[in-house]
Amino acid sequence: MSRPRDNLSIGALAETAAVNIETIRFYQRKGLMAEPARPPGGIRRYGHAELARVRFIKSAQRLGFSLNEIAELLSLDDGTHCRDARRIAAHKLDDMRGKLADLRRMEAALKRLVARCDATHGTITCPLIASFK
Amino acid sequence: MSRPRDNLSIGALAETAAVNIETIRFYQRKGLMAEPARPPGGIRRYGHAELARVRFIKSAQRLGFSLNEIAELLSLDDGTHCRDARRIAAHKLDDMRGKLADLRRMEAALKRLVARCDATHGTITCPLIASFK
DNA sequence: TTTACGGCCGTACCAAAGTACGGAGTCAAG
DNA sequence: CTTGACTCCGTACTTTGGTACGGCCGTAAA
Repeated sequence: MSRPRDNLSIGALAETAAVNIETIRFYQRKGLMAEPARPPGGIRRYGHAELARVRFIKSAQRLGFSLNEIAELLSLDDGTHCRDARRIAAHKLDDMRGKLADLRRMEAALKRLVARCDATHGTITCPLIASFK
Repeated sequence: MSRPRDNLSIGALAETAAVNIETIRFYQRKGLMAEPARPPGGIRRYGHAELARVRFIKSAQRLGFSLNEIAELLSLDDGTHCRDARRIAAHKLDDMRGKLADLRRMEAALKRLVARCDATHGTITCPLIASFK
């Protein structure tokens, strides 16, 4: 069942995932993704597992997780430490709810600011800046 | 109208604003806040303008602005660039909405994971990770 | 007045997350 | 069978947002 794009070089993988080649290597060095075995003296090939992994890392990063946290998140995926995984996941969930709350506040604040900027159009003090004072 | 806390040393300012002294100096070096003139050979004093400025920077950081973006926002505070400030804020708002959506998906996934860990006590594949594949 | 606490200043260092580079080796097309 | 594009690997450099350090000096309390 391997799809057409399942025999990628590192360059092709990087391009498909829209990251720099060096970023892939960096993630490998960091242990965030495995390096596929290389046929002796040959070139490594990457498939959609690796592509998914890179995309996962990038998604999680956008959500404000550090690479270390992402490593922890990935460690939940082994299926053999469900209790530990639950604990870590619950902790992350708390985290995430905090971040959600922050983001919602940020969104509301920004929305108000943008609206006020639209409304006041040419006053002396920008409400965006005044609002922090 | 100057309040009691209007004659702060840098240390007191830092403490009041709950940041490191070095952080204040760093912001000064970066041009994010002015250094009050020092009475020749003397010690600088800070008032609530400076306190407000530090708090502004910290607030804006929590809203996801980088120090460079904050500098840009501050440079627009002359009353004539409200439209530019609006543009920057609107852009951030977009950012933030994307993040909110992602985070909500992730929260849902984690909640399911925790529930399933509670329920199955066995080996499953992390739905959080699966959700990105 | 002495002494200690803190401010001033410059420089150096830190962690995170890459990015760049150079000298190999490999592989496919012409 | 050579050339050019790409991989591999190690090392070094970069940016962001700070922190730490050390020598000098001012100010305030004992």
